[in-house]
Amino acid sequence: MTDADATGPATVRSVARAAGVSVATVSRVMAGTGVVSPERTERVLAAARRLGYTPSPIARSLATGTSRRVAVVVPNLSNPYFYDIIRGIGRASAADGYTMTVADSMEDATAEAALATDMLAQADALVLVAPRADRAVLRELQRSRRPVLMLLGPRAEAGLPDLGVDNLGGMTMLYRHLAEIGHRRVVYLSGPPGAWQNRRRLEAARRAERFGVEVTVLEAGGTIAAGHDAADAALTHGPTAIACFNDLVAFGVLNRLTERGIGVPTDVSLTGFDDIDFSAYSSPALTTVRTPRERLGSEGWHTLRRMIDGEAVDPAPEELAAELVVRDSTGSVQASA
Amino acid sequence: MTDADATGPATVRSVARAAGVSVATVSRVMAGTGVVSPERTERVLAAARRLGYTPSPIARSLATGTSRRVAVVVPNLSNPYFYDIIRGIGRASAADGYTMTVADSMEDATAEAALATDMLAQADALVLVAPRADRAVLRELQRSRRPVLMLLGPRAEAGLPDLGVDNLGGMTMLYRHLAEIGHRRVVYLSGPPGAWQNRRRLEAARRAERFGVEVTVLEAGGTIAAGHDAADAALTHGPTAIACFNDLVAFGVLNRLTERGIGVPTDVSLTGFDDIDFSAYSSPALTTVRTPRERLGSEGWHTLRRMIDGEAVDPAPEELAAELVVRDSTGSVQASA
DNA sequence: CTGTTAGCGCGTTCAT
DNA sequence: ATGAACGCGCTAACAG
Repeated sequence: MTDADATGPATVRSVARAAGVSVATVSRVMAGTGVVSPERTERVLAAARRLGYTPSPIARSLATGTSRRVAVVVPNLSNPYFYDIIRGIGRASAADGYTMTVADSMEDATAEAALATDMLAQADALVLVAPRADRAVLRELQRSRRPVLMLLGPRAEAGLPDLGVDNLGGMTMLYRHLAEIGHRRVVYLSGPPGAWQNRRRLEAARRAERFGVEVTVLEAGGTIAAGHDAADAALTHGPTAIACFNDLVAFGVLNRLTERGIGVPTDVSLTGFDDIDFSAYSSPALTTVRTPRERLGSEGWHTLRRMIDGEAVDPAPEELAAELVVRDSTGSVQASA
Repeated sequence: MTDADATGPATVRSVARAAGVSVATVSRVMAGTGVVSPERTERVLAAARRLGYTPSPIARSLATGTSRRVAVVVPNLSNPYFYDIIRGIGRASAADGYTMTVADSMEDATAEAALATDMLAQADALVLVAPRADRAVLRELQRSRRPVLMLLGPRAEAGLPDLGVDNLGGMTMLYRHLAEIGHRRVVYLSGPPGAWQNRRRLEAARRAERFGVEVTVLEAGGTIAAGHDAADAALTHGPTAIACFNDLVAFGVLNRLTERGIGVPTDVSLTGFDDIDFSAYSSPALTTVRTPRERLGSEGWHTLRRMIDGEAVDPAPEELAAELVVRDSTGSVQASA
């Protein structure tokens, strides 16, 4: 129907010709920059509509040197934890008129570094979620002219701004809670060794001694299957409570416990970390720590946005507070005696 | 340290000058196109490395008219179901040297249409996952010069190639299974009315009569909370089994049933749909239908890739087979009498 | 095999 | 307020 098809996609030029104005005028109207008389503005708009014209974002990027795009690199798109963060970034940035590009490094530090560099070349800024790369690589990224932000990063000396959650405080709340209801011997099932998150959560185990709880650390992992497989070993130490790296692991443990006919919390108490959706609906509902995942993404975007706008941002790591959520998987230790 | 900083980012030009060759040679070396003598190739590579040069993907896109980027629009980044699909697309396309851009329409059909058009302008192709837009919009998209593919689309007359899963067959397998173990009265908790998926799964309810099972349909939704809230109403109809739109809903029901002291499968059997990770680990483990989510993404990419390469693709809807997974949440009806 | 040159589609001075 | 002309960084003919 339209006469656009004949000459291929419409461009500033074709619109200018159709509207009887110069390309500069078309550019000004479409970009909303400069001042154009109402009458000509209308003519341009009409021609654009008629030709089905949309300015090419690519050409625009080349001309302006900016793409209004954020790149995000995550270690693993399978993890619900990460995509809550991604959603936070996506929505907050979309509200500012930015588009988000996501890439998955598949837990490979080398691939991560390559992706990061690559994506950064096509975007105005980069968010590295839970980076696996070592500090040298991170420092290299820092030397880029483009803003780079870490979320859940190593929390130290990388030079890049880093926003995380208070793993130490959150985990400590959990131990304190257990101590208060009489637990003295707990087993902590730790997460994947590569994860920075894991370090801080482990630290809390040492501090738990202050509350009089003795924590035995066992390696597990970060998945349901890992929890399931680690449960028997945990029981070997005769704990009154099992604390897990995250909710997924806790569900794996719960499953194994149920298989063996061990009651939660009557025989042993159980805690998770993250408060994923499911945790309120398991039987028993899981005591855990809520972590502001989507907010991590949105706040991260906002500081990144400030960096894009040229503001100086303090690279000191920041941490969002975690919140204890007590449900039914933890009970006082007397009841189990 | 390097001498790149003084003149800003390196370009073909600066590298050409540093290597003592022409820009064309640099371009050929960097893009791996054309033939350049080994000696000069080395000189260019050395200069590029020294200046920290990386070709600008944006300029390259403008020059070639192709970006090697796929755009993906999903209704809701919160849904694990969609994430698996996205991961499938991401990995398959990455293997072909493409990057993926993801946008979230937040279940808004209008936003979806706008996003789709917008993203398509910045990519070589578009994947619409579970589109909410009506057929007119979809048909409009079809008129684009760029390849567009639907995943889990309306499965008819949209003109766009559409790849989905066999919802009807999968759901039917579930009813047949229930019939075989003696169930005659089942309640089906249906999903969100807007989802195309829901329609086909509903259809199966009518066909279930062939197996002698009478299905009462109740509206629920697609979340754990929806299942939890619909459970009481379902029980009202005195079913021996409750079939759910998806696994999430089933878990919500399971939770409510447990609260009320109703045994699964002793008092009532329960089925889900999707086979999400968790389903193997609930107590009891959930009988469900496995749907090849990641494969949906990867296969989708492969046909899209063929379209990008100019091959003609049959727009007839295709469906990937679903697979029945019998676990512990369904039992023979005699046992419950 | 190599270099020169003309765009890709747009923003942006600089005149007018 | 408007238009002409140049440049963003790169690729793709076309000569040589």
